[in-house]
Amino acid sequence: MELCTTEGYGKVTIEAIAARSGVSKKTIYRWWPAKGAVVLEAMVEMVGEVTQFPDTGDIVTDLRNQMIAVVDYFMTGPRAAVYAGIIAETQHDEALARNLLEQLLEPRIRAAQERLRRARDQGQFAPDADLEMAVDLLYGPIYYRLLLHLGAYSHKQIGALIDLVIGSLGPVRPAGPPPVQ
Amino acid sequence: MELCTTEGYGKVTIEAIAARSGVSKKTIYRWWPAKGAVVLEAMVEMVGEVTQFPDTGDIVTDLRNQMIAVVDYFMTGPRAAVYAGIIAETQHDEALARNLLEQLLEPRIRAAQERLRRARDQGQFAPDADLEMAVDLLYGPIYYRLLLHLGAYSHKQIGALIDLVIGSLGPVRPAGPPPVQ
Amino acid sequence: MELCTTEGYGKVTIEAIAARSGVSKKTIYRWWPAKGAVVLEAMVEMVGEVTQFPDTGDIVTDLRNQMIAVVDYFMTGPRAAVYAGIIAETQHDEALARNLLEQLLEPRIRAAQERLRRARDQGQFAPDADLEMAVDLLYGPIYYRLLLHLGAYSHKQIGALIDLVIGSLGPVRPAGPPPVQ
Amino acid sequence: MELCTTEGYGKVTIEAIAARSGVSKKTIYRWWPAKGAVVLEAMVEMVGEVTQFPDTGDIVTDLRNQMIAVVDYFMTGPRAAVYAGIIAETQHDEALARNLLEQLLEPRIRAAQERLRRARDQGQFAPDADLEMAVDLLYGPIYYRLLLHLGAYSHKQIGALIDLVIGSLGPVRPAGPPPVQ
DNA sequence: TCTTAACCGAGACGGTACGTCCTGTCTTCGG
DNA sequence: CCGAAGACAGGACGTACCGTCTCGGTTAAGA
Repeated sequence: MELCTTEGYGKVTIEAIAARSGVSKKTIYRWWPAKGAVVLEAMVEMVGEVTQFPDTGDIVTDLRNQMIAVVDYFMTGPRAAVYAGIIAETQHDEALARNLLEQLLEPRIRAAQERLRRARDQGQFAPDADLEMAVDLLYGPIYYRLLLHLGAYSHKQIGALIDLVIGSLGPVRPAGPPPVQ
Repeated sequence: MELCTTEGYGKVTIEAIAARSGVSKKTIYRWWPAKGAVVLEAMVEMVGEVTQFPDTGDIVTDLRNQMIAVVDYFMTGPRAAVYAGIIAETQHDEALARNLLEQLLEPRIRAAQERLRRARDQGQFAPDADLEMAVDLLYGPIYYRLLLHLGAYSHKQIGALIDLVIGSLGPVRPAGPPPVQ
Repeated sequence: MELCTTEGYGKVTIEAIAARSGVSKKTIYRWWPAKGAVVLEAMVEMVGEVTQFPDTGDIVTDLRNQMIAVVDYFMTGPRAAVYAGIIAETQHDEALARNLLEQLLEPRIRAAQERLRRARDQGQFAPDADLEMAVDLLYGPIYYRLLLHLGAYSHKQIGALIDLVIGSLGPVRPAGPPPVQ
Repeated sequence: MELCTTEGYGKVTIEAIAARSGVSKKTIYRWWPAKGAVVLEAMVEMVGEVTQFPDTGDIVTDLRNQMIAVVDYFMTGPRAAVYAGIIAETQHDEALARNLLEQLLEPRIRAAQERLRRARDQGQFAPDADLEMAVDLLYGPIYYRLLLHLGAYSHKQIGALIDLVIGSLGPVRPAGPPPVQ
C-alpha cells in the first residue's frame, strides 16, 4: 500500500514489491498469483469491517452511512487511484475479477440489498420494487464517476442520489409492520 | 480492431499492430502516443454517428433508443472487452482519459442532458429536476456492470432503468408548452 | 565466433548473438557491456597460450616464431576481419580499448620486449638500443597493413622485417655473457 | 568537421549532418554513399597540399618533414579521433577503404617511396634496400599507435624512428651520382 | 540433540514488449 | 525542376518486468 500511494499504482510491480519488502519474487509468487491479488488482499485487509452498517431503523440514514463510507474509503484520496487500478487490472485477469467481486464488492451489494429488503418488507416501498436495480442505481454512478474520471460525489450529492433512488422505489411510508389487509 | 477482436485486447501491442498493419513502430509512435490512443481512435472512427438520436417528442422512446444503442454498441459482443480495456488503460494514462471523455463519452452525456432539458422545459419534469445526476443514473449502472463484470443489461432492463430514472424526476406530464401560471 | 565467421563481423549484433545462442539479450547485457566485449572475450579465450614463445637462445628464431604466430592467428583467414572489427570498435568504446590492450596486445608486447631485453643483456645489441621502439617497428607494420587493407605479410616478409629491425638495433653478436672489460 | 570535433565522431550521423547543414538527407545520399565518404571528403579537402614535401637533398630532413606533417595533422589533436573513426569505418565499408587509400594514404606512401628511391639511386642506401618495407616501417608504427591507443610519437621519437629506419637501409653515404663501377 | 525437510533471500534466466535511434528510400510541395 | 522537409519500413538498440528456476542458508519439527 505504501508503494501504491507513494509511487502510483503504475509503478507497483512484483519486482518493486519484492525490493520494497525485502522478500524474493519467488516468495510472492508462492502466495499470490499476480500483482493485483497482492494489492487486493492488502486492500481487503485494510477495509476490515468498514461499512457493515447497523440498522438504525431509518433506511435513508442507513444508506447514507453506507454510501458515504464506501465513497470516502474507496473513491477519494490516494486509495481511489489504487482501487481504480485494481479494477482496471480485472479487465485482463479473470481470477482477480472474481476475487474482487467476492471479497470487496458483493458483500457490500448484499448488505445494501438486505437493508432495502427489510425496508420493503416493512412496507416502506412498493412490494414489487426492483431492489437489485436499486443497488445498481446507488453504486453504478459512483463507480462510473470514479472509472471515467468524472470526479467523486460530495456527501451532499450522495444524499441527493439516495433520495432519488428511494423516491423511485415507490411511496415511502414510515417503517411499520406489513399493512394488514 | 481486427487484432482486438481476434486476439483479445491483451494481445494488442504496438509491435503486433505494426506487424499486422505492415507499418513500422516508429510510424505508429509518430501519430499516437500509446496503444490506447490507437484503439480509441479506431473505435471513435467506427462509432461514427451512432447515438445522435433524433427528438421524436417522446422522451422515453428517445432515451431508450440512445441507451440501447450505447449498450449494444459498447457493452456487448467483442467490443465490450475492447472498450473495457481502453477504460482500464485510462487509469494510468491521463491523456487517454481526457481523449476518451472528449471523444466518446461527453458527446453522449451532452446529448442525453440536452434531450432531458428539452423535456423539462416542456413541463414534463419538475423544473428543479437534477438532470446531471439523472444522466449519471442512466449511464452509471451500465458502465458499472461492464467494468465490475456484473453482466450487461438486457433491453428490458434498460427500459426498466429508464422508467425508474424518469420516475425520479418528478410527475411526468405530456409534452407541452411551459405551463402558464 | 561462429556468427563472426559465417555472417561477417557486421552482422554480429547483440540480437543475433542472443538468437544464435538461445540466450536472452538481458543475460548478455548482464555479463558484457557491449558487443565488442563479447567478441573480445571469445577471441581471448580462443587464443589461449598462443605466442608464449620459449627462449631458444636464438633471438631471430624466437622473434620469427612469435611474429608468425601473431600474423597467422590474428591477421589471416576469417579471424582477420573479426580482429579488425574489434579494433575498429575500440575507436568509439574506451572500455573496450582498454580491455583489448590489457588482454590481447600488452601481453604480447611485453613478451617481445623481454625477449629483446634478454638479448641485449647478453650483448647481442647495443646497450642503448631502444627496445620499445623496436617492438613498435615489429608490430606496427603488421597492424598497419591489416587496418589499412594493404595485405598481410608473408612469412618471408616477416623474416625480412625482423632482420631489418634487428639490424637497426646495433651489431648483432652471438649470445654470450656480457663482455668483460 | 565541426560536428566531428564538437560532438565526437560517434555522434556524426547522416541525420546530424543534414540537420547541421540545413540540407536534406536525400541530398546527402545523392552525392555520397555513406557517412564515412562525407567525412573523408571533408578531410581530404582540408589536407590540401600538406605533405607534398620538396626535395631538400637531405633525405633525413625530408622524411622528418613529411612524417612530422603527417603525425601533426592526422594523429594529434581533435582530428586524430576523426581519422581513427574513418579508418574504423573502412573495416565494414570496402568502398570507403578504397577511397581512403587512394585519396589519403597512397599519395603519401608514393611520395615517401619516391624520395627514398631517389636517395638510393644517388647511392645513399644499399642498392637492394627494400624501400616498400621501409615505408611500412615509417608509417606502420604511427598508425599502429594511433589505432591501438598507444599514444602518438613526439617529434623527437619520430626523429629516432627515421634514424632507425634509415640505418636499416644500409650505410648512409652523402648524396652523389650513382657510383661508377 | 541431531537430522531433515520446508521455506526463504537472492537473483540469474528465457522471454516479450517497450520506446528510441538511425539507415536508406520515397513522396510532397514551394521557390 | 530541384531540393528542403520529412514520412516511411526496417531493424538494432538497451531497458523493464514477467514468471520460472536454481542456489545456499536458516529454521523448526520429528527422530
